[in-house]
Amino acid sequence: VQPAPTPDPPRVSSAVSRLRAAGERVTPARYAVLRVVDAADRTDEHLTAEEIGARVAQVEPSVHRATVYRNLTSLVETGVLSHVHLGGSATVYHLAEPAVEHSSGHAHVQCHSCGRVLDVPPDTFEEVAERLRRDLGFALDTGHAALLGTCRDCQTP
Amino acid sequence: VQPAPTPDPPRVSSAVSRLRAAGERVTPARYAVLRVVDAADRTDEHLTAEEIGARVAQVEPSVHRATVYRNLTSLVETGVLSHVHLGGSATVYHLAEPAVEHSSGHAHVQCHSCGRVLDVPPDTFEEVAERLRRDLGFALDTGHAALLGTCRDCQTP
DNA sequence: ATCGTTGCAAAGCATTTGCATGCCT
DNA sequence: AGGCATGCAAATGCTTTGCAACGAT
Repeated sequence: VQPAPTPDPPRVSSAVSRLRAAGERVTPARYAVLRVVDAADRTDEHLTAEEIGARVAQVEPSVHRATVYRNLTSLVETGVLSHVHLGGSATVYHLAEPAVEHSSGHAHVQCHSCGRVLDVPPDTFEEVAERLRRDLGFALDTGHAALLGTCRDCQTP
Repeated sequence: VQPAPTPDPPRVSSAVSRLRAAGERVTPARYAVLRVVDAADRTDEHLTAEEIGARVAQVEPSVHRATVYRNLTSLVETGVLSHVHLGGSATVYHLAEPAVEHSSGHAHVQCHSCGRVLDVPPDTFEEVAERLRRDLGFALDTGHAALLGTCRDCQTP
């Protein structure tokens, strides 16, 4: 009997298509990275490079850590993935949203106490972005780094 | 002849006083760290731990790198220094402003292209902070992490 | 005199790189 | 077939830690 081939989630096949369109090769390692990141995205998890490496190892044990690092870098360059720098110095990865292109789908804030990352609507930082552009000529990339603070659950009542 | 003893800048003596008041010892290593950070503050430089270590080594060569790291940590805990997480994963240090206490004197944004750090007025993020508090119950710490973007000089016209 | 601090050296950890081999296109 | 991607292993760079000696109060 053949194992029923599970079809790729739409976001994964979209990512694969864009990879091919960019003239990049689709290898087992890259494919595994995309599936892992997609799965995490759909549970609102934000995975670091090493976490992605660990999960890739479960799905595709032959893939070396170094390859995961190299692929995360190249996939971000190609625009298939995007990454967010968290305050605590960790970097986490997302599937890039094709529609919004590179210009930050949504922003993030991180709880300094429990480490949780909260997604916030893209327009949240609009007023700040406008002010920085006007006052400093600074073009804010709202999705590229997360601000720190304390989430509701971690505030002592 | 005696070398003229240069008096401490006010912010350094203030920091030393607060250190003593907190029951912490004032050692040559700590004193050197405070002077280095103060000097950088006054030229709007934002130094990382290793940069501070390098400058401390010039002033007080006997001070070991590990000691600088330990002191940066303890001085932040005591509230004499504050640190800001930059998007690129580096952490930079400031003399904490006694008046504003721990609640973020000013905010920062960093240019993703040239790395420069721009100080922005404390009230810049007020509207965002208010919105996050209202919508998510999230208490934003505006001074603790920097957002990324592109500064005026790095935008291709 | 006490106990926090320090220097030293070694460990730790995440990430990167050189090189020969392998595999996607 | 050709050239990018990979595995491997070693190197790198920053930061931390155990421990005995030191020194600020």
